[in-house]
Amino acid sequence: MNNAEIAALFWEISELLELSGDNPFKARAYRHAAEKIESLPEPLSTMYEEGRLGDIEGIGEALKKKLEEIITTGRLRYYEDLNEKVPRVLVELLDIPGVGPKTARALYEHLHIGGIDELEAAAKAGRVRELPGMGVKTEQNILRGIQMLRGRLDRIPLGVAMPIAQDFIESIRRIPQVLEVRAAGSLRRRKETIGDIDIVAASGDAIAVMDAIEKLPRTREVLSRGGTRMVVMARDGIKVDTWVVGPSFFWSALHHSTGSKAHNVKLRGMAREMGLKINEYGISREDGTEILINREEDIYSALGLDFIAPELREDTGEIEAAREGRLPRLLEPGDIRGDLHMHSTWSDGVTSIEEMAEAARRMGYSYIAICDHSKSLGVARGLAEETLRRQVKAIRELNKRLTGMRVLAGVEVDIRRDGTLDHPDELLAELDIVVASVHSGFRQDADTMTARIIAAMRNPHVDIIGHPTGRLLGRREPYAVNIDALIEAAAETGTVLEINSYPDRLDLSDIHARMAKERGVKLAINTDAHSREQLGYIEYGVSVARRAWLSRDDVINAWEGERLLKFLGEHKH
DNA sequence: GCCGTTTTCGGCCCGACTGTTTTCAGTCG
Repeated sequence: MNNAEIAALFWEISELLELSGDNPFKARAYRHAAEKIESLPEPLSTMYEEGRLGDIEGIGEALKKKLEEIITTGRLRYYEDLNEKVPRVLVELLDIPGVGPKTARALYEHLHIGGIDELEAAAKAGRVRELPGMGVKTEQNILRGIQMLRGRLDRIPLGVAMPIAQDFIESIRRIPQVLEVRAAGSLRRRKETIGDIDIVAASGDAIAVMDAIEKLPRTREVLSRGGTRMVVMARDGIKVDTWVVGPSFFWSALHHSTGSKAHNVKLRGMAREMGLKINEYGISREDGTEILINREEDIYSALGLDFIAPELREDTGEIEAAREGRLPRLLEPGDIRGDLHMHSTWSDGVTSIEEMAEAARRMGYSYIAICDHSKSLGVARGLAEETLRRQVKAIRELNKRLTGMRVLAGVEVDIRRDGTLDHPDELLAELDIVVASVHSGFRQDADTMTARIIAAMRNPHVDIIGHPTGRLLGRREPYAVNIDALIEAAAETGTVLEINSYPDRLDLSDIHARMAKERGVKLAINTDAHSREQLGYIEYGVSVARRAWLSRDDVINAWEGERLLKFLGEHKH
């Protein structure tokens, strides 16, 4: 089992424990451990081999033993026993929004439900309202919850959610009573996928603001509404959770609502040890007096911490780093000097090289690389060798006419199934930059795929591996590949790994990019743009980089042109 | 089940909203 699978197992154990009415803190311990494991920057099996399982926060003696059992035998007796004790249907019922362990158990015990369909029938027959503590409203709520579960969207890629959220926020900004409004939640943390859109607004008149939100064209249905919080379903099928607070509470509310939950929990634990109490309205001392919060920074400084950027707030070491003053100076969008992977009308792009160069110049870049596909990729009109030679010539000519912009002649060369490249070495040697990517044979086993990509890295002309895991968010799993071995090989050969900024790729992911940085591997944040507009995708790649703790020095296209060219000339060893 | 410059036992973030209750339990984030 890999880390994600083990995390899912622990998550399920925590649900089973909640359902069985065991000590709730035990369930929480499993959930906490699951979250830690999910964001671990290296495989548990490696940590086990090196005897470092106990170093993970939230893993004590008992969980360490269980991890050892999973890693050595591939199964866990404790889970199997627990799973037999708790009826399967209870776990199923937990998926219904609004149904927790208590409700699930009550429904099961009184109605002898065998599944969600049977619960729906019982609710429609008016049998749920007869249970103790439940009424007609609860019954309706359960029916609505079942509908929501059936129509539920998976988490949405950041690049899809962002424009919808911005539109919603702009609409709220135009409500006259609104003084300030911002995105919060996972959107503000720039997670690769978003569950719902969180917004915080400041206003002295929450009722007026909420009335206006109810009437927005994008609002389909109000799910709940109180004095400070309102949840609506937008027409796009995305839930929008808006907090409306008085202006003096804005920064505290924004911070609270930005999360992550794990980050907040740890901050509150720290505050408690210092005799302080944090909630969404501010920080108070034991004697009840309030600490004034005029900016988000004030919250951190009250706790003796450097300011932590939203992208880092996942409780993966950022709080400790902030305490010790060793947070990285994160990459800024304005640090990007160029884009090293884009296509043109020569292959499957829709914008000419010259127009791409002009668009890039307007973005403040000083260089770009044209990396069209190679001949094997027929569907993308990959370039034959002779055509690529002509393209190189055309680019050299173009550069003579350009000022303040350098176009690098490159290629996105296919890594064939056997690890050889789609163009001969002598042609690659003529290019300024070579990106090598996998576009076929996705089903190869992990050993084959890993060896295939590493073979490409060993080619002295290959500068960058493009979209190294091949995943498409919500559509295609990454290829089976040993990412650990890839990073090791990248470090050894001096090969750069790409952070592909295409909204449904974001590949490498934040976690893997952070792993790469920790081993000294350099990264390139590229858009893979097929049109001039798509050059704007760079913001998503920068978000991944920030979540991966990257600084300017880690990202080769944040370097001045001269440093980049020198690097490209000599980085392979 | 975890964890400890207050503790190896006794804590474990904190509040909003809903619904069914007459003061609170359950769920959610």
